[in-house]
Amino acid sequence: MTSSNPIVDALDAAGYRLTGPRRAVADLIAGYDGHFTAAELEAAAREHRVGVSRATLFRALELLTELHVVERLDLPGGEHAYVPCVRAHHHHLVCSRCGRVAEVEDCGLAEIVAEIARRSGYRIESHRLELFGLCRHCQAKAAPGA
Amino acid sequence: MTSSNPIVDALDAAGYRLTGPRRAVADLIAGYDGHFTAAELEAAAREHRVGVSRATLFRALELLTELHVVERLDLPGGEHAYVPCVRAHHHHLVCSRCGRVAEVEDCGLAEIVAEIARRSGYRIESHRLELFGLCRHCQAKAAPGA
DNA sequence: CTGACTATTGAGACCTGATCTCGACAAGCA
DNA sequence: TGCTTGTCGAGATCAGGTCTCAATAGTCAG
Ligand SMILES: [Zn+2]
Ligand SMILES: [Zn+2]
Ligand SMILES: [Zn+2]
Ligand SMILES: [Zn+2]
Repeated sequence: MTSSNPIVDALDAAGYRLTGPRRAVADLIAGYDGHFTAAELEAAAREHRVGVSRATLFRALELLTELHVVERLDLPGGEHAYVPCVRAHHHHLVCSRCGRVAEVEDCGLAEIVAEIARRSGYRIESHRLELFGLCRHCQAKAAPGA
Repeated sequence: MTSSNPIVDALDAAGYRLTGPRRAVADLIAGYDGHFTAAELEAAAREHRVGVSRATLFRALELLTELHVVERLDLPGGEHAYVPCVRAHHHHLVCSRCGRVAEVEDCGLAEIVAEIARRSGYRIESHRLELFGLCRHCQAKAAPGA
């Protein structure tokens, strides 16, 4: 298989060069279905013997964030994490135990935002909703007897 | 006037010592009605000739955040800012030009969150909604001819 | 009011996360 | 194949924040 990595595709479509480090980072990221930190990604790169310098890794994250194939999360504790992502506007539901992330569409939030704009007089340009909780799997593990 | 600073009151009510540095930080924070960064607060302290070390300043911010009289915001650009705050659960509407912050109550969000929980199977424990836009004042300045 | 007890402070080392600089390198194209 | 120029790596540097530990100062019992 010639990778068929959507992250690589996005890079290509946007006209960026498909370099070794970028492919490596894209492949590593595609392997996550929860969030990951820059440090974890760095460790994973080292473990897989792919040479990616710190600077390049952050450059790749920045680039992918601009292309909306990765998004940066602010966890409740204040840490930053990244999440592989679809391009459309949506929000994230993060399991605070295992880090698994579910994508959530707006489902009615837009109306609320409009109402807030009306009441406050602000012109609202963007919003961010982050939800934290326990995924089904972690609920089961957390309350085995209940 | 004996200050009557609600931040100081909160500290007192929670049983913390009312020290000089803490009062100074509380007074500085009470002076903001928009958000401020730790660096700005540090500069303000220096300017007002109140001696508060960096460590103490951050310790105070942490403490006040725990007491819910200050909240930490994650701005779209990734910077962290702090906002003087009321204790009840609510969200922030931030002017991306002048930094002015309006408090927004849930107004229907709880239902949406419940719906998301139902669909996803996650048990949602907390959420964070941040809204960014232009306040009325900055709208006027931004589009004077329109 | 005084002294003691302990929370709090300050100075500075340190840490993590991220950005910048700049010469070397290589992807993409003719 | 050979250029052109985008990208890379190494390491300095920065920002935001935490930690250590001896010194200081609230608070309160006496
Ligand atoms: Zn997403
Ligand atoms: Zn989970
Ligand atoms: Zn608030
Ligand atoms: Zn404004």
